[in-house]
Amino acid sequence: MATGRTHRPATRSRGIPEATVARLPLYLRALTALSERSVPTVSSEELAAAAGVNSAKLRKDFSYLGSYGTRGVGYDVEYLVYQISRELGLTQDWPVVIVGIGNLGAALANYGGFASRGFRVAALIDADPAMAGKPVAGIPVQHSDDLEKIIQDNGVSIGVIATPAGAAQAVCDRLVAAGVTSILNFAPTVLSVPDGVDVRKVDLSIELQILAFHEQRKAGEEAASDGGVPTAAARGESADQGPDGDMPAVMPA
Amino acid sequence: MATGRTHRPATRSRGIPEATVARLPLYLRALTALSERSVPTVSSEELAAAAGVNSAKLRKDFSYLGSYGTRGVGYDVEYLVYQISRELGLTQDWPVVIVGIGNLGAALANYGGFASRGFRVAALIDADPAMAGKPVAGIPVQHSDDLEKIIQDNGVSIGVIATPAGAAQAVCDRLVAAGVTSILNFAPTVLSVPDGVDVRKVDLSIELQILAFHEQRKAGEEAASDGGVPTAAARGESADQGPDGDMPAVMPA
DNA sequence: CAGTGTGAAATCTTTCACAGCG
DNA sequence: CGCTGTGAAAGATTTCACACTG
Repeated sequence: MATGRTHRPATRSRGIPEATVARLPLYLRALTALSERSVPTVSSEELAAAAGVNSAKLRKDFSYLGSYGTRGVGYDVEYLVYQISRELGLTQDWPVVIVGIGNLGAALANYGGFASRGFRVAALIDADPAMAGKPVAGIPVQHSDDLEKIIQDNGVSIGVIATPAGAAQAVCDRLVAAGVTSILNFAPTVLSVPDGVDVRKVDLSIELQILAFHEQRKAGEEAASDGGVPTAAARGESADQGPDGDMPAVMPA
Repeated sequence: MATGRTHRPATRSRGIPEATVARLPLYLRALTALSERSVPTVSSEELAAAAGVNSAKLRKDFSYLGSYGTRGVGYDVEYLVYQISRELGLTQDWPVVIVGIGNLGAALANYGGFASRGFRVAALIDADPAMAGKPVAGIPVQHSDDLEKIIQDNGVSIGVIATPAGAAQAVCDRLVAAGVTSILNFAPTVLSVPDGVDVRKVDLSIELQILAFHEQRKAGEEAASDGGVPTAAARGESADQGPDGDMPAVMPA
């Protein structure tokens, strides 16, 4: 399993680098906040600070989208919100199904960040018959027997898998067979999918392990430096946020 | 806000590239599965397939750790599990606190992937007095008034924030003041922290937006290419998985 | 003259391809 | 002989620094 291919030819979708695409949602969130405060324009410096990146990177990112700023002034907030939304495809409606309605699935169903973007939770699906009919976040849970029909009736192309690891691949196969071409996977498994299907993975324990690695490193350096003071701020590591260190890892077709 | 600094000195902790560190947990998971099936050795090709990466990358990654393989044979599973665990700092116990026990916090508390690695949920903290004392995943929820004491009594250095966005920065500040130096943030906000503190972010809506971008692109290309054959393999790309890039994403109640 | 847009340089990451070891 | 380990090439991303414009 695992896709057979050897590597990926740098799927730079249009001309926009993956790294840039991964940051657009970040900018969009910061811009939305500014928009709500009725701020009319921002400079690259200000917006970069709000998004947690540096300004050179931000300007470079925007340069892939076009020239949407005004020299000497900055960017028009509303205009930029629109341009980025369009670029990300958020001006259209994306019906999404969530499969696996445990604590995590319920948390996802309740997450407000969907509707506010172009996402709509079209259905919640679970394999437990006892869940069927129960409303979660105001949406009745449906049984997985009807998965294919639900996907087709709602024209769903994005699926979220929040099942236990053991069920993930089977659910994935059914979603793909039913027409889903993008999957967000929360199960701790490597999913195998045909070409043309995108998978992104979110893995809680992996994130913690990466933190542990750096944490361990800090402890070591501390000891190495001076005597005690386990106070933080020991070494100048700084903190970047966001998709930093590692990188994206998924790809399109 | 947003951390003041301009960027981050490429925290290549020892000699291990960030991109490699981000993949070690992936290898570890695959190796653990092999170990459970009592498989004694694996080749880079097999392990790479199981982890969803290509073998050249895997070999290069391992080369940063040392020469743990045997030419002509492969890698000893148990030995590699140990080496990677040690490198990631998982041979020691990491007490973790989760702040914000909504659906997401509960999902995290119940997540089995923690205990199996070196993580131990030392405490669950919530601001709602009504939650206090209630057991979640067998652990009684404590009120946030006692946050500092809990951190100190348990020697916690890693904190997980699963609160609503509005509360995240305040919680973060208290965690840091109490001695936490690594934070996993599920709230959709850019946290501002002093140097020396690591923050990793997981944001569900960002992941979906990235998928939407590629999904939109697919729709366009399909129409553009030829008439039919929506069979995969259209464009030659494949699906890589893993922490890719940036990462992550989820949200709170 | 403040602040964008962008070539060019510096870095980091991935991939190739093969020498060499068990 | 098979498979690891790794220089070197190729590619992607980030950062610099400054010309240029509103």
